[in-house]
Amino acid sequence: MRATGAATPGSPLDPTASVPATVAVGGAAIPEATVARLPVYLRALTALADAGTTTCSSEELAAAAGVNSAKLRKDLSYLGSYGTRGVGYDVEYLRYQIAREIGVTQDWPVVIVGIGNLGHALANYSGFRSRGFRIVALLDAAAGRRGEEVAGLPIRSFDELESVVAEHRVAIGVVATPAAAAQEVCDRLVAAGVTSILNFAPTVLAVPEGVDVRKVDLSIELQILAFHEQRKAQAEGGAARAADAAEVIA
Amino acid sequence: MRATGAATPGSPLDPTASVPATVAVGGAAIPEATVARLPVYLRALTALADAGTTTCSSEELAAAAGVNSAKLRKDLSYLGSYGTRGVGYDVEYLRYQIAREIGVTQDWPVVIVGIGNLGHALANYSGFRSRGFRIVALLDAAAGRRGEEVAGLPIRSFDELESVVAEHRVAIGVVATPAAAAQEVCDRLVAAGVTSILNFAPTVLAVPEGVDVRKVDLSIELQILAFHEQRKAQAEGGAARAADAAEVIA
DNA sequence: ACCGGTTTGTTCTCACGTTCACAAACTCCT
DNA sequence: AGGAGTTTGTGAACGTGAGAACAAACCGGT
Repeated sequence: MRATGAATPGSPLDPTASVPATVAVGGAAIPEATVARLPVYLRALTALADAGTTTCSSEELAAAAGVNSAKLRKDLSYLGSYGTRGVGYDVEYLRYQIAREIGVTQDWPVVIVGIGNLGHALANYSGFRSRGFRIVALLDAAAGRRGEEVAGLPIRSFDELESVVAEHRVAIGVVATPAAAAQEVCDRLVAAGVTSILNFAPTVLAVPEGVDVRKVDLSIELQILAFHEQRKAQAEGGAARAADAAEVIA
Repeated sequence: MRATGAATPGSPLDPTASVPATVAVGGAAIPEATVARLPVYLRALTALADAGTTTCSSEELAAAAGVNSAKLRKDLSYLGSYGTRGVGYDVEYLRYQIAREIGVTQDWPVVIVGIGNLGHALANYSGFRSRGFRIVALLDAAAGRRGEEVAGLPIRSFDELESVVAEHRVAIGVVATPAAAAQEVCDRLVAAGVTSILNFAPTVLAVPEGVDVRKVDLSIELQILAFHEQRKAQAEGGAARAADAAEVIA
């Protein structure tokens, strides 16, 4: 099993995952941590372009993306030399280069499996379509919701998975089922030819070599916040009442 | 601004973020990467307990959590010596210890701001309550939805934010608004006393020192998958057609 | 009581990621 | 044309995380 790490991380890096470190094939090797930040830069550039900015420095862009400017420059240097010394970056040009590198200049067909509350929200999320992703089918096991329209698409039977994937050449699947069903759904997605999976179910998915899995886990994120929150509270009531020093960097 | 990093990752590490590396105060320092994995272990242990398992080895638990066993043991060693050599870990005991370390043995009141499709799904997500988080209020700016009940809670005016936070001593806020409103909502949450924010809006939030922000960004996750998918496709059609070697570790 | 088998906790090494600092290169002004 | 100022791209140092390997410790049987 391989999983795209991020510390992400990362998420932040992806907490669980054996990280392949760098990704290379035709082009140069791009560190996984950099890959995870490229979409952030892309979004920041789009915002700048919408605001009418035509040129920006690494300092400005870094501020908009919430990262260190040196890190930004190093990240961009993996893609090539798209800036001009003494001037900065052309917003539109850099935006296109990053979009091309990520692959969002083309159209990615996506299937969503599991149309509960979350699947419903995902189907309606406008951020997908505007960023190169096109939802081609909504699948659900429950016969009750069959045929119901969500975001302009009918909910279809899970049995149609194979035909949908084949017809639209779907490479990316989204799993939004309950945890109990996730592994089985995942297996069938992989068997049908899907090679990238975005998993919202609170489970660790096992997949064969060559298939990428990324996990989005809402309660884990909250638990990480709770951990830090507890530490803050301990520091507050702790022996020294050390003002604002909720954390000590060791 | 400080943000809980996570190589992540996870995003995996959180892609954007200056990482504080380790967290310490009263107890020992715990690496940020370890903190991000603790909830995963907790979930795996709960699954084992539900299956009737009373004892497990680091190998078994690591498999259930999808990590290397050496990494698991090292992670657990930061919390203390809760295992028995030659035997393994007592599932229930370890589960409690991790839960206590994370802070989910206590109850965390949470407010959700922005009750659109996503906020709706979050309000209905059962995984929160079962893991020590209690949603105390749903807030939305739109007057139209005022009073409507979602998951047993009425949608209240955003103006009630301050009183709700004060009354329930809320430390954690969830932002599920459109991107344009996110920063303003964030500012008011912080001003009201919230010190941890889970952000679903596709924006970088600026917060003062001492406030933690974690970001969950759906389209970024898809873009990372698209990047790898594109690389796979390039490898496929590339010069050597190098079988399954979609990635070359440099 | 002792010995073999098992599993944890920890040390050590290596690779990755971040940041600093600076040379190269470009623009603008004189 | 030349120089001052600015900004990129990159080399090097540092800190963190991952994984292998091993010693310490525990159990059970004889």
